[in-house]
Amino acid sequence: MSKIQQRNRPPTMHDVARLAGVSQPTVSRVLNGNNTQVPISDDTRLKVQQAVDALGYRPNAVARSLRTQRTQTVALMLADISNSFYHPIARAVQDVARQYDYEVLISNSDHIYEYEKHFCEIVLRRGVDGAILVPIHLTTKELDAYALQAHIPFVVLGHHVDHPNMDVVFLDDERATYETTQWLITERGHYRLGYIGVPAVLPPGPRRLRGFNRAMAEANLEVHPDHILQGDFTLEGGKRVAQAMVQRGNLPTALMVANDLMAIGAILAFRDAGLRVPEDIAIVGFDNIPEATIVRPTLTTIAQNPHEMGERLACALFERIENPDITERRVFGTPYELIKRESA
Amino acid sequence: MSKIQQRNRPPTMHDVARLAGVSQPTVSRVLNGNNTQVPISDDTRLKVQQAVDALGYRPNAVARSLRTQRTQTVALMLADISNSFYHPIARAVQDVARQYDYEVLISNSDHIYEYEKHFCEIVLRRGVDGAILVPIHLTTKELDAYALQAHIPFVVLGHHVDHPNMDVVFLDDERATYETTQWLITERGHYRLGYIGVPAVLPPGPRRLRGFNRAMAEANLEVHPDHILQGDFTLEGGKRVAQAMVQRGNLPTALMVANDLMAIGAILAFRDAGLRVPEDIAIVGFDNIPEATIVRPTLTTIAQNPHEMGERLACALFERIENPDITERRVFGTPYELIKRESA
DNA sequence: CGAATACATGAATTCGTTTTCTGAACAAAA
DNA sequence: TTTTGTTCAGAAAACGAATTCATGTATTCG
Repeated sequence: MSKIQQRNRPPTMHDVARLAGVSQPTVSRVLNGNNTQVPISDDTRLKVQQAVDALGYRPNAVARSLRTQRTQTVALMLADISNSFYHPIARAVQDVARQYDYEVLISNSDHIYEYEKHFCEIVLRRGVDGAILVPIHLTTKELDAYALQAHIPFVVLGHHVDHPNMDVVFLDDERATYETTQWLITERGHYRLGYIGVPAVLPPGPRRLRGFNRAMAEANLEVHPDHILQGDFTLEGGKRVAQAMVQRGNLPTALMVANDLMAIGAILAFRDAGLRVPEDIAIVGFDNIPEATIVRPTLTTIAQNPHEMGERLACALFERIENPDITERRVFGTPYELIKRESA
Repeated sequence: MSKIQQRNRPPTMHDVARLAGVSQPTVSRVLNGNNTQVPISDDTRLKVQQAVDALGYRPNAVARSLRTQRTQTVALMLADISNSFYHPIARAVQDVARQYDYEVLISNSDHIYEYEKHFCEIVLRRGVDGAILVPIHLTTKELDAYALQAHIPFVVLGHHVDHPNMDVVFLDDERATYETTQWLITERGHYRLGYIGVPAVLPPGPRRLRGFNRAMAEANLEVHPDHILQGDFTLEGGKRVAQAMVQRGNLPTALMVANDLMAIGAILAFRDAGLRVPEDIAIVGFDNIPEATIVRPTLTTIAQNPHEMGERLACALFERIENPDITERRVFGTPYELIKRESA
């Protein structure tokens, strides 16, 4: 009644064991080194190795995971991997993961609440060993609840520091915008400043605007209502807003734009309208995407170094995975840097 | 001897069953709809549902995978997710995967042979349900061997069409380069053309150069040795090569560049050197990355629509996953499009 | 020489599901 | 009343590894 190659499923440890003339646990022990304290004779070790090679055996990660309760997988949720801000994060996370011999499951939330929740559900069901997320809609409470249920470390990149049970890399863009606006005022001598923001429903929107307003208020400068505008995130959006400004006249002498894509759109639109940047209007972006060095004039912008953020996120995560009883919660500020180029 | 909440592990089906006063398989049947032909009474169905809700039960995907031999996961290997050509592919694959309720494991090969092999090993060990790869070094033979062992569909994006057991999306960049060179010659009247290539060790290198050479030969045009140059993939590399050309003098009137990043670098360098593009030198790139619309003059380039490729790859893969006995192998050509902008 | 100690291995259990395979209860047909 | 179906649900066996427990040999010690 010997089952001869039932189907042609991949070989299992039993197959290896049978060929080597040993028992299945012995094979397991040989393959996992002697992490268990049981010694193995060189003789069997050799026989097993030969059988493994002969059959081309590969351990089944699913079975192993079921038994060990570890998947050697981390999950990463970001808004959109094809966005210049996010893919360096993904890349960095993958690089760190490779060092730890982990695989990375990546999911795009597209700023959609349901997708963010869905991601957490997946994290729970699949038993990944850790998760990195860039949540927009998930509340602190929800996140915390998921992290507690999952019994695994969560690390977030975000605008809140008050997640009770997880490390966070804190995006302090309010401060960055504040200080950069100050710089435009005190170092560059601008006093009629404008601002193009992103939709207020997303955290970066109000935060960056707040930084701008605070700097203006502290300098006792008034902001003309015409000079506070809102775009979407796109280059086209930036163009449209800028064209509308030109149409209406009454331009500011400096313009803070809440992301580079719109800033570049604005530059292109202003130049097409015959204005000189930065002489007629100075422009500062936010993000320092690669395109910023390509547009002419090159874009002065606030750089956040997403690759470094990704590294921070991943390192924090793996530290916790390796050492699950780290108790104190960590908050990493994200250093920003004003990259001074030609546009301001 | 009732185990009361042993640790606080997440609840299992047994826990749900106990609470609902039914057996564990019954819970399974309720949760999986009646895909099995066993009917369930509304009464038990309700009891189970309540128990599930009360415990916040979530099925354990690992255990399910072990039993069903499916992981609801596909793996994607590309060279570098933070490269403008690749991330739209990743994005497209993820989008299609979401429709099928699959997760995506993404890995960067960085054009490194060991990483490509490692990826295939991972695919085998983790029992993913399908794999999409953009191999550079893996030979047809190796790939085919892996696919056979894995018993799952492989789909590749690449320069060969001769993979016996898998669908392939074929990058016919030789033809694209050939036809575009023809266009420069016949439509634009250039006869002194140059070429900046990528390292020949990678498949696109020789293929694209071959297309260029073929078009030149067929037009009976000679290529001056000074006009065939090689860069790396980077913007800086493009700059350097262009600067060297300027230094040496004897410029061609049109320049085919094997990727956009280098083409953009070349444009920037030529303009910095006081040359007019396209009047003094016309430039055509390859890839149509977003930056191509931002540089001035905007870049004429060969567009390959990576997002669409990603969709093709993913759709082909999922068709096979859903229908494992598709026998005929499919080859999809990738349509290319010459995006005529200002630089040529 | 008997007992204690390594040393090396196999048997049995477990991880949490899905999927047979059985069987009980009850209704409808003979 | 007996037979034949239906309708439901539990018992048991996978899936492929890791791990605990038990056991059988050599080896060493008193």
